[in-house]
Amino acid sequence: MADVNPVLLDEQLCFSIYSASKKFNHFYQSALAPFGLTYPQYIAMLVLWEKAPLTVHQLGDRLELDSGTLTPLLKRLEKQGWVSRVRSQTDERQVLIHLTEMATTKRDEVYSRIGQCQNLLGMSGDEIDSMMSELVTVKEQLDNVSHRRLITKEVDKVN
Amino acid sequence: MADVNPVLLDEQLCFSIYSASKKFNHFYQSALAPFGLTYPQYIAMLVLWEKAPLTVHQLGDRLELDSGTLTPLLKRLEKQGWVSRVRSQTDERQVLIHLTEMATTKRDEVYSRIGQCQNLLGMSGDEIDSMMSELVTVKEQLDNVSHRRLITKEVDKVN
DNA sequence: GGCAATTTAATTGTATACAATACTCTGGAA
DNA sequence: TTCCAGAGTATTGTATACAATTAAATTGCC
Repeated sequence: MADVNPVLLDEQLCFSIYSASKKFNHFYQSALAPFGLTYPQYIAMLVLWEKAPLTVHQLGDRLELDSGTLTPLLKRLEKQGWVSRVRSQTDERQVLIHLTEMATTKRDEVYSRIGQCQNLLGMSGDEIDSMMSELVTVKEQLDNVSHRRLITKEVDKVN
Repeated sequence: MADVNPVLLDEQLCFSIYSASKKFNHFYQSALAPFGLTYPQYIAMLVLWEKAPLTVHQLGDRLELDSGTLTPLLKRLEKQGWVSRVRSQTDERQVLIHLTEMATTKRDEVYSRIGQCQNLLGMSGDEIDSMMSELVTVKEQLDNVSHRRLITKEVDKVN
């Protein structure tokens, strides 16, 4: 136990990101209150507005969520009238998520609302771009480490 | 509906942060597998290792979590032997969270493990500092907007 | 053509998050 | 002293997340 340094919460990038993520979550939940959408429901709708219909799997690829999360989320979106879930005719394993007429109609209202609320944040495009590119780097590192399974293998090997 | 611009998932800072937060979560969950700690349990332990005992409220202030989340989380930490939950003698409304002997003993092991795993990420201190200071700015903006309740008031006023 | 391996969703079980509510305790005002 | 507003924690209900398993459909390979 020679190389031990204290780990302080306030110095942890992970906590900054975790905390920011929760704040964004609340921000959009409030912003979208008129539409009754949660943040995860909202990002699902964003993807569908870009390109519907999509299978659960395709949607999950974009959102980095699996069917364990998406199935109940999509059932709630269906109950609230945003999407319909239809078994594919050509491959009955798949479920296609279609937009309803209501979702198509309300798309621009949501886009507009989001645009207005984001303006309140007063962040320039450059600030946002710079931050996002740094986040890409971090995420790539995290993916690399997980993918190479370094965490459980290489660290243990050292000990 | 004049000012409508499409909202694309890949251009959303919120999604970059949301996604990074989930990846960090997995990273630490793997890193801490030998100790059986989840990420939220780990950050709770970090705070307690800095300064225990703390009341549920004090811990919640640091972690930005309320008793609805912390009470069950702390019960699980207690069941696994990391903390003890003790009603304060001087104010019976409060519950003090103490470290167990096991937690004190294992602290440096966890610190060391975290240090090693973080090294695998290959991020310089400067990179981390720069990112964290940008995140502070974003979080302040989000706090301001929520606090001033701009989302539901000022935007609606415009319409 | 038949069947094992794979793919796709759904389900189950555990652990966060958080709003809203309930409950108990404390300190102060009448 | 009694009463009550407020503080601190727990509980309830809803909605994510995700690992692991299940079940059904499809594909590949012989």
